[in-house]
Amino acid sequence: MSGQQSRRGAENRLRIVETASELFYHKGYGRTSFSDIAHAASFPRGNFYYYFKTKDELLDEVVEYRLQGLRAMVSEWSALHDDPAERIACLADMLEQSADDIVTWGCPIGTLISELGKADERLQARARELFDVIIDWLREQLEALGHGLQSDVLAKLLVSRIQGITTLAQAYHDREYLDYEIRCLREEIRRIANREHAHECRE
Amino acid sequence: MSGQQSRRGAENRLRIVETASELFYHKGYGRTSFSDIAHAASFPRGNFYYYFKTKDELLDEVVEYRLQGLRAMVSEWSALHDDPAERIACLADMLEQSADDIVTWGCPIGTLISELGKADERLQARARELFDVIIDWLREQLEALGHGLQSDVLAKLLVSRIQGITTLAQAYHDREYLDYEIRCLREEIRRIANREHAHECRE
DNA sequence: GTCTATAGAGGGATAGAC
DNA sequence: GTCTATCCCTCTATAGAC
Repeated sequence: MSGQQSRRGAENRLRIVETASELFYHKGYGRTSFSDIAHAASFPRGNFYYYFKTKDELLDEVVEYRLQGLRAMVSEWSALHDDPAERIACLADMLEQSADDIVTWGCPIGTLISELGKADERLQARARELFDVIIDWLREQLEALGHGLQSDVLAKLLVSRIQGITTLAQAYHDREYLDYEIRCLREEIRRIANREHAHECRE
Repeated sequence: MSGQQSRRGAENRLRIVETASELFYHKGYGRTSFSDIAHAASFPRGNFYYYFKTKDELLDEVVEYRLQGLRAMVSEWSALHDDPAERIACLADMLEQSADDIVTWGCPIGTLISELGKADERLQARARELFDVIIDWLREQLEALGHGLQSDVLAKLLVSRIQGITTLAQAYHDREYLDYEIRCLREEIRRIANREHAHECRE
């Protein structure tokens, strides 16, 4: 095979990354060992080090993998609707679809960034890019809605609302609470789109 | 000395718990080792096991210690003001005072619960009591403001807002963002107190 | 009650056979 | 490229001297 890695090698690499991504979500980065990943992906432990020199490098690749998924997701939302308000509402749809996971393991992005915040500054900075993708995309939609300079604040407000909701939903494993708050979030998105939402505050 | 433990012993026990509580906040529970605690409190490692049989038991005591602190805090707020709205605003004062810590390590309660959510169901349930203290106290204040059945939803809304804000503030180490959102939070508290805040949503 | 020494398990990482 | 064997370190926890 030409290139730096054979097709088989690339497949294995992807399988490791996908398995690691899921385990990092369910167990956390620090508590997920190579043994866990090797067992879940059913291949020998030492095999890794052909693909990744360190665990940190694996995390980098997991973040890259998730970044690609996120970027594809927001692109799809942009393609699906012309109205920015409807696009933003896709975020609520997504929460609804992953509600069971959220109640069990929390937000896959928020919990990772939170964990890495206490472990390694460099790794957290990397994972933070995941937030950036969502916030940047939201800002674009809000600018299209005519929110101008408020767009950045409002984008962060929406992400912050979601973080708060998912944190409590996970803490209490409360699906009903999550469902209710997602409905509230939809209302808030509608209000923001209609410029009925006040989030400015006196300096 | 009479009782189950001498005064000296009780002092040591407290010093361990205080040191552990701080390290759990800064480094996380899983990443804090007995060596870390022993070093920070400057006493030999093996010494612990006279006081605590396991690390989980230590966490239990740390949670108990923090619960006492939290309960004392909300009691003080209740004693300080007669107006429930002013009492609730104390929460914003507290965030302001601990802003530097929040930007560095996040919310001490939220990050602990989030971490334990991926580690141990039992330990998370214990730590969740920390949320309960705040939510229960907020609900009482909101009931006093006449919010009736909405009090529970609004109490959780406030805690959720704080979780979202602290998560983003920590992720971006952004003190300006945190200061801004605390000001917004004050406005929201004011609006809630004046019944101007709509959080109901259609079922 | 206090401290040392160490067991025992599991982690990340490496060397080298195939 | 793939897999085994193993090193070394750190962690929790224990045994037992003082």
